[in-house]
Amino acid sequence: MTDPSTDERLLDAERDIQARLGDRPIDFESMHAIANIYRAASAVRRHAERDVLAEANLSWGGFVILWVLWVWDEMETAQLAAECDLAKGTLTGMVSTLEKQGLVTRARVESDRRRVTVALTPAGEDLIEDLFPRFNQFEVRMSDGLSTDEKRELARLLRIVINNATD
Amino acid sequence: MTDPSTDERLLDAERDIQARLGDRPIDFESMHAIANIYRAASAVRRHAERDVLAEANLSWGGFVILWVLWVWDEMETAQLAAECDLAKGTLTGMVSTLEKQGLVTRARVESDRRRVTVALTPAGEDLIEDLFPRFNQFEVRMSDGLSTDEKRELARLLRIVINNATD
DNA sequence: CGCCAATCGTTTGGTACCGAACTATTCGCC
DNA sequence: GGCGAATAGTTCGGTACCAAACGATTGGCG
Repeated sequence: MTDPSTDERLLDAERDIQARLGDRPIDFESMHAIANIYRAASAVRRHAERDVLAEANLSWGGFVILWVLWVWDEMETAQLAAECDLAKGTLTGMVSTLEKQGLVTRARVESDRRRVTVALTPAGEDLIEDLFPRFNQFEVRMSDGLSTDEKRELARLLRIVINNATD
Repeated sequence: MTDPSTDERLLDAERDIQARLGDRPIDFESMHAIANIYRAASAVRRHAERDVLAEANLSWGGFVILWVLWVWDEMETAQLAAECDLAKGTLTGMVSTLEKQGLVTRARVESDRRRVTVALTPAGEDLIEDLFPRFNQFEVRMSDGLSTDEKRELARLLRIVINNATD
């Protein structure tokens, strides 16, 4: 995917595609931008789960949950799901596994017994406190070759896409 | 996630994190860049699967497989997996579902009977030919608000990350 | 009060996805 | 030529993830 010939192959492919579609115009800039987002995300995730998260037996999603709880303390399920960018049904399951691992606890809200809050256990706190700096170092490695300005620019451009995709 | 108060909350959180970690320095630019990649990718994927792909009963991954086969014609499994950025075991399953849907076919290579090639059926060809322009329009919507240069820049910055994550 | 609608979280059914173990075929070396 | 190592794909066990249906609780309006 990253060998020099790939670019040429891609350009050939672009010509083929355009030829095959004839009149209908294709926006290749949008195409490459969006495609690369997905490819980067899965590559980064796989790498993180193998390198940094595996020893803690954590998935990317599990790590994010711990991190959000660490930063914003105890949270209600719905809010936590939104912050972690997960469907609430998904969150239920993942919180259950984290609970089994002794990293978080659930508690019913007394004033409204439909609601449930999730919070880190001391073990969960220890883990994320140890893990987060190493995860951040991993993020630094992943963005190696980007200047600070470029990292900021990347984050900014992505925020625009996120807004477009969140309605 | 996108309301004006989020930025302030994030900055507060950054201060909290840094305070809690004391000496160990955290690179927030890398953090935001990498985090946004993942968030953008899942938002875009969800959106695509609901909007464009649902009617064709296709997952993101399934669409990518069809697209790659459309562009590069018949391919061997391993090469296809690499191009689609999927584990080969994953590909086996997804090709099987596409096969059930009548969109692709498998064929053993005569000269080396370990190998298998996958190719589009006419139905698969029709589908991708119809779907791809609409998918591209979706990609245009997702990158709305970005100039052509910014789209190119986004793709370029992401390629750097992809390289870092692919070793 | 009492019931109906709204609102939580959980359950369910299904796919996608991974890594590792497995199977079948081919290749290299004696 | 035959046998062990390499290689291609599939199978297996497990998690993550979603959307839709469900069950429990609460709040509002009569």
